[in-house]
Formats: sequence, structure tokens, C-alpha cells
Amino acid sequence: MVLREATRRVGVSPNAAYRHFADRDALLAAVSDAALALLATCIDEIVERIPEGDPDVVARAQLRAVGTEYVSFALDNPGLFHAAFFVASDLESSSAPSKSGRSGRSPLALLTAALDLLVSSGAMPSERRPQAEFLAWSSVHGFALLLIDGPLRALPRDQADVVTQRLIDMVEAGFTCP
Amino acid sequence: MVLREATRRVGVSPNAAYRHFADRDALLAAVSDAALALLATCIDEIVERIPEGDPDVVARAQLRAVGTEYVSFALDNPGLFHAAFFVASDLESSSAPSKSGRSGRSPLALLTAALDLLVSSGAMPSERRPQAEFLAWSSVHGFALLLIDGPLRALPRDQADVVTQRLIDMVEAGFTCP
DNA sequence: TGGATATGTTTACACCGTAAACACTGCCAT
DNA sequence: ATGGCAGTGTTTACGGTGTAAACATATCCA
Repeated sequence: MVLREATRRVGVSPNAAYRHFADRDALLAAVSDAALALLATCIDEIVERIPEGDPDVVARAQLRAVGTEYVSFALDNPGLFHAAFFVASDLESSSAPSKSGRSGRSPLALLTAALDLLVSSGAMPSERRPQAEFLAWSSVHGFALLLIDGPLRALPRDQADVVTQRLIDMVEAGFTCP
Repeated sequence: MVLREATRRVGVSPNAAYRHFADRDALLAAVSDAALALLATCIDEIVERIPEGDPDVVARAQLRAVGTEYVSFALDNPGLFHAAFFVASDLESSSAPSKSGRSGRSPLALLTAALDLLVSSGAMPSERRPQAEFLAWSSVHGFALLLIDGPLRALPRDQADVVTQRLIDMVEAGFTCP
């Protein structure tokens, strides 16, 4: 459902892939790594061009940028997004390796940085910090999946974008309000 | 990967299923409906036993109950949870049919009710209400998937439970704080 | 009683992932 | 230059899978 069709599209014999990967899952794991690296690069690019300034507003902008780009990437490349979370991806595998790609920052690392800044700027109480990256991640991850796979499949893109902003509003408020 | 093995476990010929379902996907859709109904029943049971009282605290308790049971169900029945969101499930299909099961309330309907109560109790500003069910849903859905499939696979159950509560704290705060 | 309906089986086919054996190319050490 | 070797590709083959078609059986109602 993947391997043979992939070889066909590349115009090569079905078993050619076995010279490069142990089996189908190994190939998918490699694709997962590549997709993760690409996602990280996309997010990094947007975060990088946030102008410096008040740490509070920078932190909020970073949080928004990470979330927005995360679901944007999923909508633009649903196949790659799925592949990225196929398996493997054990927190470690998303941050540690990245031998081929540049940008040492994984998506998770970028999110963590934004949250750390949010705490150090005083906008987010430090009691709320533990595991916060997983909470924020869950929100955008779930939303992305509902959009590309799930019951929100039919939502038009522009509407999805505005709901994404509402989602990030909610997360930000949940972290930073009294 | 499913059909033939299923027939084998039931002890029946591979094609017996074709007398009941058009194809593999139709069978999976039926399983999805059943899983959705079961999930709704589980959530309903917990919500139902929340004692009456101050609408504000009832609404918050309902929100917490729905979220907690949602991820609890996913952790307890990962297979069914996956099946539930296999395909089909078009918002409508989760609420409308339910011809066989009892409890007309779908998971989404229960969540919607909790949010409506949260608004009418004054705890949640009505400007925040639009699409709020999808925001809350995204959060628990994503978290459940990260836990059973994704990078949080390794998190022990008791820890997952406490992070779930933190997640709901975040969502509740995001909805109800100034 | 007899036919329709529901359910199950057998046979057959194309496709998939994968193993094993074989063929070709380029490079390096002798 | 030559031999071997690592890298890459192909061919053939096997078991598993979803599905179509034809056939069988049981159950129920006119």
C-alpha cells in the first residue's frame, strides 16, 4: 500500500528499496524523520523572523507562530504530516538525530523555548510550566488531525485558519491568565 | 489486515462478512459507529452522576468529566478509539444515527451542553463561545493520540492522568478567565 | 408446499510485502 | 591491469489480503 506503489512511481523494481531499507517500516521511519525535519525548518523560519522586543510579546508571538505553522504545515502537507507521526518519533528521535537536516531545533524544542520565555517574562506563572509543552502540543496536534482526517475535514481553509487563531488564543489565555 | 483476520477469529470463512458489509471500509465504518456510541455512553454515565448545584461548578465539572473520560477511554481501548475516528464520523454521523445504541447524546453533544452551561452560568464570556467545542475537543483528542500512538506512548498511566487534569485546567482557564 | 431472503462457503484473481538468487557497475588494493 | 568487493538493481517466488462470482443451505412467509 506504499512500498510497491512508491517504487512504481520512482520507476524502479519493487525490491529496489530493499537495498536501502530493511523493510517497509524502516522506509516509513526514514520518511518520518525527513518530515519532522522539514516541519522543524518551517516553524524555525517563521519563529526566526519575529522581531526582538518586550519578552512578553515575543514569547506570545513565538507561541502563536509555532502553533499556526504546525497546523498550516499539516493542512498543506497532510501526507508528510501523517508520516511524521507514523511511529518512531519518540521525542528523542525528533530532537536528537537530525544528522542530515540543518536547524538543530525540533518542533518540540522550539515550543519549549517559547514557553520558557513566557515564564521568564513573567506572563506565565511557573506553577503552570510543568508539561506545558505537551498541553500546547496536544491542542494543535489534535486540531490538525481533526482537520485533515477527522470530523472537521470539510472545514474550508480560511475558516480553519481563523479557528486555529482561536485555539491559540485559548491556549495562551490558559497559560497566562490569572 | 483486518477483514480476513477478523473472520478467522470469529471462525468463519473470509467472505462471510460480505453478506453484511459492502466492503472492508463499510465494516470499519460500522465499527466506528459502535465505538462512538460506546464512548458516548461512557461519557454520559460519568456526566450523569454529577450532582446538581451552582451552574458554574456543574458546568466546570461536566467539562472536566467529558475530557477526563475521553482520554481515559482512549487509553483503555486504544483499538476502539482508533476505529471511532477511522473515517465516516462527519459530526453528523456521530450524533445523528445512533439507531441501535441508546443515549441520543454523542460525545460532541455532551461537550456542547457543558459549554453552553458554562456560558449561561456567566463563567465563560459569550464572545469566546463560537467553535469552542472544537477547541476543547482538539486538546483532548490530540493528547489522547500523543499518548496511545505518539511520542508520549511511554508515559505511565498515572502520570498521564495527572497531565490530563492539567490539560483540562488549561482549557477551562482559557475559556473562563478574563 | 414452495419460493424468497438471509447467510455462509468455495474458488479465483490481482495486489501487496518480502525473501532469495542473480546481474551489473564502480572503486580500491594488489 | 586485475581481482575482488561493496553498492545497487532485477527476477522469480511465496504467503497474505481484499474482493468478485458462483454455489449451497437454512429460515420464514404466502
